[in-house]
Amino acid sequence: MTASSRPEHPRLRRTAGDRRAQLVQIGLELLPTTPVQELTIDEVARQAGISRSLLFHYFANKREYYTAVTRAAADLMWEHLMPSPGTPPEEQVEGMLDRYVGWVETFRETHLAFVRGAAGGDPWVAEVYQETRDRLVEVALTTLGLPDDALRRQLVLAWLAFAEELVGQWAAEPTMTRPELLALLRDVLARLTTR
Amino acid sequence: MTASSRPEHPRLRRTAGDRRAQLVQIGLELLPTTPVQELTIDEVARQAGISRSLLFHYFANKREYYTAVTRAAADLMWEHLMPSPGTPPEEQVEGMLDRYVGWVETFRETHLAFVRGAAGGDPWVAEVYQETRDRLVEVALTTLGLPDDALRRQLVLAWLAFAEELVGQWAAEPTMTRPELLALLRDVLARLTTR
DNA sequence: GTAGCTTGTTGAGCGTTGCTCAGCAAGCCG
DNA sequence: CGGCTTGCTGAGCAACGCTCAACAAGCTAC
Repeated sequence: MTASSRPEHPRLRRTAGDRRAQLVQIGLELLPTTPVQELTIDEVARQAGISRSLLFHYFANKREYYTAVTRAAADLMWEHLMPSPGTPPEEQVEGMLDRYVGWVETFRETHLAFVRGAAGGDPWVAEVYQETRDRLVEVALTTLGLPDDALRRQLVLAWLAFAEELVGQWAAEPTMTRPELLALLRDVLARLTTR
Repeated sequence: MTASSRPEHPRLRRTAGDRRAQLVQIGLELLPTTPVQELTIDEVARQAGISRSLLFHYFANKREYYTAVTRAAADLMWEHLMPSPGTPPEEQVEGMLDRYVGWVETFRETHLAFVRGAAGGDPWVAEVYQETRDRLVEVALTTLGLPDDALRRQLVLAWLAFAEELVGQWAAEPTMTRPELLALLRDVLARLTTR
């Protein structure tokens, strides 16, 4: 095949920022089909239309690459969850819960892949997700007007795990109405933090 | 080094069962230090004093090996949690909770590594753990005398995630007494399943 | 325009890891 | 001793992460 020896794209040169963003974007698109850590450099480079070597020009090693992808995924969710400025504090947790359920409903596969990748194996990836969870706990405690002690933090973290699991299951097989789900999550959180 | 060319153990021949058990055992011992999926065949074979090839005589591929290791870990926990026969039903959940906390207290690192490996990436490993969780949910529902419908199952599964996270955190930084922890877990489960 | 610089980009190649396969040899039977 | 079963090995391949020297695209300066 002589055609393959003459590349269709005649060598396109991008700025460093563009290329980095493109590579991370490709990683994000591959997330639902592949556990982060199993992304192969070959595959990513192929989809980007570049050589393997170039990826190592932007990321020192594979781990640095997929933690960047994980961080991008975490940031996407975080931005979606954050309340629009000006929302009164007592409505903020309510709204975030609602948006979280919506997020899982829309991106179930991707989100599950993200959570799994974050929970599993690699400490570097786990840390990225833990940061997001810590930030969520902090927002929850402050907007609920609760003191930020170790006990409450543990309870809210555990409640997060509860919510994640329940919403994930519910999205796959709705066993109650959406408002019921939201009310249940809110109730459990309230009971846990105000005992 | 001519010494290395003359092996100290002059070629020991084991039965198939022995060898399999030994290899799984080595995997179990490596669990706390290494995510299951990152166990290298080389390392395991080296510790067993055999060639890489032999491992593939017993396990078709790497995945089959580390799912076997994961299943062994799950079985160990399951056997530890199961109530001794003859225990009255109303005490069974109580006892299992107590033993679960004890299990995490004793094997915190290994157990966390196991849960993480099970949650993370590989679907085959995840399935092994999900089986254990499903069995736990079933035991919980039957001994509590509750109907086994989809809703309750989801709630108990989510509660398991809650308990896992809370106990894990608590073992690292005890924010309450052990009886308080047990009571809290029992309360949350009761409130969830009887609403 | 062309010389020269910066820097995005590549290809060849190395070490490790998962996996295969042909065949050796330990221990048992006749 | 010969032959059989089967635990076991070593050489070797393909895929992967990663390195390195060098090419070349596109800008600026004269």
